Amino acid sequence: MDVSHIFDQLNDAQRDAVAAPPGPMLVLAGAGSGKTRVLTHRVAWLVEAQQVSPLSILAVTFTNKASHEMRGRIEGLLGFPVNGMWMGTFHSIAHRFLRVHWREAGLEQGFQILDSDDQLRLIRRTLRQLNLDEGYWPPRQVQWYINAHKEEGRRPHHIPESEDRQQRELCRIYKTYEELCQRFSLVDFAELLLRTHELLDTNEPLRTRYQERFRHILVDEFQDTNSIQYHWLKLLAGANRNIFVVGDDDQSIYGWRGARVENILKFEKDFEGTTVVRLEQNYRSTGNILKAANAVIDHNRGRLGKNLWTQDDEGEPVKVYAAFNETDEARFVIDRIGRWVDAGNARRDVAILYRSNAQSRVFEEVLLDVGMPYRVYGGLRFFERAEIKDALAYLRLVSRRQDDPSFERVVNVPTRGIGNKTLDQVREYARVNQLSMWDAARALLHGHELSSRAILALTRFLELIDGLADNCRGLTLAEQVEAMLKASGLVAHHQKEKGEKAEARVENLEELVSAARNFEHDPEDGQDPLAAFLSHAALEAGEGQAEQWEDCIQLMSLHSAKGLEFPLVFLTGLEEGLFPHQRSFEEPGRLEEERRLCYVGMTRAMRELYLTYAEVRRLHGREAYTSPSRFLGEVPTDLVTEVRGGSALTRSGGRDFRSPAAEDAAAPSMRLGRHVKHSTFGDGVVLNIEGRGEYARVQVNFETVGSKWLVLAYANLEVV
DNA sequence: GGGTTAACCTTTTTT
DNA sequence: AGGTTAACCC
Repeated sequence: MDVSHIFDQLNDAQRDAVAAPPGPMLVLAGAGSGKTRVLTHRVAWLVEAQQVSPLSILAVTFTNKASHEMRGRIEGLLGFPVNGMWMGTFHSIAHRFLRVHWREAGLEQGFQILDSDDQLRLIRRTLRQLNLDEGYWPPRQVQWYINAHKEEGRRPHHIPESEDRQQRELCRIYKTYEELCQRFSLVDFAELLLRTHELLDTNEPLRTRYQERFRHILVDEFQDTNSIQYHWLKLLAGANRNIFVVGDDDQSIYGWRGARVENILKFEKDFEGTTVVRLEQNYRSTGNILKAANAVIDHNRGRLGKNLWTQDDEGEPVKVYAAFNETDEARFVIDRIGRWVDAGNARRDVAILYRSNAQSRVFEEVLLDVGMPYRVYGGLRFFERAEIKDALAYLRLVSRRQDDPSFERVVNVPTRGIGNKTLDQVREYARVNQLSMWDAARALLHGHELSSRAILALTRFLELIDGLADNCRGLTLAEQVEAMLKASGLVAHHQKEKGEKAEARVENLEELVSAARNFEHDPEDGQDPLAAFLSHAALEAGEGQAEQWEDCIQLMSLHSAKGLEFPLVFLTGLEEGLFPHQRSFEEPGRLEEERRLCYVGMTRAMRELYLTYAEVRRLHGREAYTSPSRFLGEVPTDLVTEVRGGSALTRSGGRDFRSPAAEDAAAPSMRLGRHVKHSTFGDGVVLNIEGRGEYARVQVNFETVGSKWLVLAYANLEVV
């Protein structure tokens, strides 16, 4: 068979990787070096040239987006769909596995997935049950504790008995949380992985079966695997050792959620005779951008070492802009985008990147102001919205009455006269008799503990759910969702509210019906359509906004930008404390991760890269002075041009980025936003600085007399 | 029991 | 600042 089309567009190193003989294979692929290409071509090569059945291939990615893209590209290469291939995120594959083997895994058939928000709620409930104070045991920290242990493969009984009372107590919370999960048949994200691993580890026939089935395993973004995922891969790769992993230690940015870069080093030891291929030719960025990014990442110790090069021209220098504040930063960025678009370029080719999602707001405001279409990735996802989760909780309850968290969530939403007093009694009855809330409520209807009003209200709720379950038989998924929205009164509830937000909620609920209608359910996967839809909602939270084909500016966090590329990139908010983030200062390891994040951001740019920072930034409601990020200082000055306002000035010499720009422009003691005192005008805030030396003037907004321009040399301002 | 206001807490990144 | 939960009044 002619397989030349698989090799046509590859360079030598890529070709070596794609056509490597069976056995363990580690591809160290720098940013923009054709990582996904190697992976997809490898699959195509296995299937076409080696006659490997897609059924015996397992391909793992980290994000749903990457998985969809990979499938599309493989099918494009092969020219036919690869339905039988197991391909998806670690979590979705684990879920698929547990669905088939729910019995062996000790689960109920209809088990549901907890997303982080659900998990947090359940932890709160656990704390309540143990009579622990949330103030003393912050639920988020408990959540972190539990997930960290699960990601390392530790159950409560694996945790060594500690001298520390607090540690012992945390372990007890973990244990109780697990019991609740088991009782309600709920599985959190980390549990999906851990259960799968334990099942493969202890059940030898099953392990052998899957080892024989998955003759070839391919892993994308290998630097992001955590302990449990790595062990899982080792188990599956088993004796045949056909495991092909692709990764880049410089792009490891998920250490905070348990990813272990060391897995790259361990891989070579654990799989003896590993072939290592390095992909160092970058096909994405200009010479200057690449040199700048290389220079930054070079400040990290503990790298495997790799230097990207390109045949591309030097291109434009990297541009740096020092903004007065975050609004000025946004205006500058959008002004530059305006010029870019005026020059005939597409808006979709521009990305605004930031460290944390909260930073998108200012950009959104300015974009709305100038009427430029944009799209924000990340942030609140569709299936994470409160009203959607309410609706899903109804559906979960219809599908499984024993789901206590869902029961609690919607029993009184919209309000139907089932208050805390009634619920406390139900909870107590459930606890004493080891029943679910549902069964406890039903039992209490026939007792004398509840008031007649409560009994009436509860009866109506139970009948509502039972009635829905009855009526849903034979209906399509979308019809079921519609029936639920109507009967529960959720839509009516939000329609009664006023304000834009309420309207958006109603629209979202309507959108849920469309989502159900468009949901493609594979009849072979063994779940009923409703259950499949619910897992889909938990596993794939959906994009923040509906897919838009309009040509618009892309806004996203640095983390979600990984794997993407854009001709024009703005990397914003380069300030100490913001990026690198405050919480990375404590450990050097965290700081290096921030630097890798910076590297990821810079290497997204193909033709032009802007780095911006603000001298004053409003954060958490406080105005704060900032100093430029250390990462700015790590870019060699000859690659950079500093831009001010409208005109670009070439930087002369290496200015120290740690000293704010306004200081050398005017008097050393004056800075924008600084509070000052004048002998006659009183207290005020510096709005603007102009000129230098004895001609320096400042604009001050005084509390009593408003804004005035003053010549600094005569004004005798006192810094407060 | 329901609705409003006040205090409070959090606020990195994502499956 | 923003959103959420707890206290408080109707």
